[in-house]
Amino acid sequence: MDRARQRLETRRALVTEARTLFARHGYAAVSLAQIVGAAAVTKGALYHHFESKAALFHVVVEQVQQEVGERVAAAADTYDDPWEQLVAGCRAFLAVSRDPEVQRIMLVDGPAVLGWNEWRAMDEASSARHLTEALGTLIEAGVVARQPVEPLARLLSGAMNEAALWLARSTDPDDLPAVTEALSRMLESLRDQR
Amino acid sequence: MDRARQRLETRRALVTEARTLFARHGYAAVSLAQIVGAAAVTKGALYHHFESKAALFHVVVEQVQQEVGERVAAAADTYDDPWEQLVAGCRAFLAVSRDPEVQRIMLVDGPAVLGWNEWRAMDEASSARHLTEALGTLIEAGVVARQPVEPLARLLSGAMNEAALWLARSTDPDDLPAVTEALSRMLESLRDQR
DNA sequence: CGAATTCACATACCGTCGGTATGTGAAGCT
DNA sequence: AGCTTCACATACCGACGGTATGTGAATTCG
Repeated sequence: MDRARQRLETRRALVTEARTLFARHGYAAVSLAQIVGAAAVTKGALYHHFESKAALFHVVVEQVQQEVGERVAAAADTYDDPWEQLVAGCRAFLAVSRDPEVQRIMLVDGPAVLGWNEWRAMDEASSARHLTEALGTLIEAGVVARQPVEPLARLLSGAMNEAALWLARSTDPDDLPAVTEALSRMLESLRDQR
Repeated sequence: MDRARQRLETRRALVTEARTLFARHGYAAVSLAQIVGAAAVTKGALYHHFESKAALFHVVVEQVQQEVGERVAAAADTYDDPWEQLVAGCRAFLAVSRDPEVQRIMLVDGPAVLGWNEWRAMDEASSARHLTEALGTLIEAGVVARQPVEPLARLLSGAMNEAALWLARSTDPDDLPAVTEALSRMLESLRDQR
């Protein structure tokens, strides 16, 4: 059997199984023994591919964030108007982030395990970047009042992260439209009323 | 020496030292040996007062959140007008939450260690409750457009949490006024424009 | 006022965890 | 064919969270 192929296959199995377990039980509650057991390899294999448990988790977070970023971008790209792209992107983020798997890994354990600085850098590299860019475009076009982009993007990003966590726990089916409505109101208020 | 008094003193020392260490190094990086060493007691004492490491952390989080809640309420209470109370409370929260000690314990490790549900309940019991109440009052008074309070409070709470984390890392001194400005704009847009 | 009891810890120990050092056998190269 | 590489497997370690038991001073009771 081809060696390079086998290597990739082992690595893929480790990341996939780790992702499932981390999502289900949380980072701290998952042992390396469980992960290598699920991936049908040994701890030696894991440490041949990753230098620590946190490094493996880092790769998992990267994968989740990239997927979220892609789905947000895809939703935005179905529109041509920059404003509609922003709204669609925000709603897509809210929808994707309701997935409990995404939540635990990306929003809860991510910052605590990797440190907020590192987590933030990864967030910026994936989904948050789209938000910043979209807002910048809208400000340039005069649709949104001229103001520093970074703080605004941070506020909105935090609002949506929290909203997603809250939504996933909510039992009332009316909560989703209610949040969407509140978010839309918030976005709408950004439009320059000159 | 009085026994009850000694008991309280030991417990207080454990909570205080644990808080300092958790804030400085994060929950996972602090061992019970370090905590009991700093408090000048033994592990037996710790487990006589708390049933687990997480239970001790829970008490620490409770303490931090209560302090934050009190300071937010105090800032709001310097005003009579409900709207000004809201704005003052939000700004106070932003100021208090910039403290790295508050951040790591309350915003980063809290949800990951205790679980988001439990963390959320504690948050609601302390500072978030004030936000919800203030918004409710304003809606009742017709200052803010009539809408479900919960989603709105969640969005604002998340926005401020994230902003505080971002601010604490920022090096640019202009970032604080920039965020305050963006937040004010966001709050202002809530006012009913009928 | 002394014996009995309670209680606030201290001591000693355990299983499990993340991490490491070393062994091994098949695949690739010469 | 034989040497080398490399992708793991095996065996082991110190440290950690947690527990079971011991102990001595403070309190209670007859």
